[in-house]
Amino acid sequence: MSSHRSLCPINLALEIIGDRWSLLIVRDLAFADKRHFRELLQSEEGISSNILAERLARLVEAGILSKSDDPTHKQKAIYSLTQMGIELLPVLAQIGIWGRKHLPVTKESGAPAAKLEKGGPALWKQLQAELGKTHLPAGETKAQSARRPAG
Amino acid sequence: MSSHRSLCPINLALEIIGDRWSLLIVRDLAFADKRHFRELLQSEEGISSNILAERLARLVEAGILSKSDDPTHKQKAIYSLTQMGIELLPVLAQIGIWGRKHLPVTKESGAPAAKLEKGGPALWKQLQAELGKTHLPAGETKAQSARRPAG
DNA sequence: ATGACCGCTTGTATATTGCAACCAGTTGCA
DNA sequence: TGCAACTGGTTGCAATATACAAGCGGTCAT
Repeated sequence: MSSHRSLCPINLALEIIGDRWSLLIVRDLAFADKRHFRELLQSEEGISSNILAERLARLVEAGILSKSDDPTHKQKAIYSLTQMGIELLPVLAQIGIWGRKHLPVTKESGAPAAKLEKGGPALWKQLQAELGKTHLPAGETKAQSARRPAG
Repeated sequence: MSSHRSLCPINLALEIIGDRWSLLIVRDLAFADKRHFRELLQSEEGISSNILAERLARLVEAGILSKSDDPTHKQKAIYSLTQMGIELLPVLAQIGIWGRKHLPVTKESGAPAAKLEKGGPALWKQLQAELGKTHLPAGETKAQSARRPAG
């Protein structure tokens, strides 16, 4: 996918995460603490294994996730959010807030989104910092924001 | 679309806007002031007419857009954002901010997103208020909307 | 050694998308 | 009146993506 439909940042983002599964995978990594293939396969929405495999590969290639070996099991892979992935949290939050407000969400299913709305950006940053600790290689913090206004 | 994969607000939202075109249509309505089919067809990304037609119908049915007659032309339809659609602006903003930061955006193509980031939620609310004036039926504000007083 | 578990892959059927051509009605202009 | 340009879409077809179920070689604890 090296040719883009346009260079609009919204379009470029949608070319990666513009489907019905990618953000749910990020959600499960960020909020449900799922790190293994078989865990992610148990998503509430019932993703198929081939779709999950393809999306994980895509998200890794895009730089949103990273894949590493689990030292306790030679066949297990650990999927982690990268800094780029962690920074999708405000996107997830706004989508959740919008969905809770306008779509047929039950009280329980909307509770996490309600929390995100009440806490606001301050809470999001706090959550991002925690995700950094559990997902990023030791030593890397969210401080290193490398801008890339390339052309 | 009456059966949902889950009641998670993020999932419910993605069932509607989780594709590569829907949010671009909302973007063009919100930022490029495109209101007619043929205008939207000229999107920078080159959407096909059948896809555009299907998405417009879907977004109208979902309550994100509304469709009305253009008094100046019997065949023209005017597409407008509803309050629900206007409230997608923070979602668009966060996606744009994320895309500008992490994807190969040029300085020009990233300028609107940069503005949205710099202005922050205060700017978004201001933009939403302006969209309300041009897209919502007269009298309806961003607060709870009742039916128009009289015709 | 054996059965559960690991991240996938492989069919196969169906749904979605992309592309180009086309349509009937409307409008402005001559 | 005639006609070209324009209106919001449809239609047919090929390519691609998705869903579902089954299976695969290897690993691990017992």
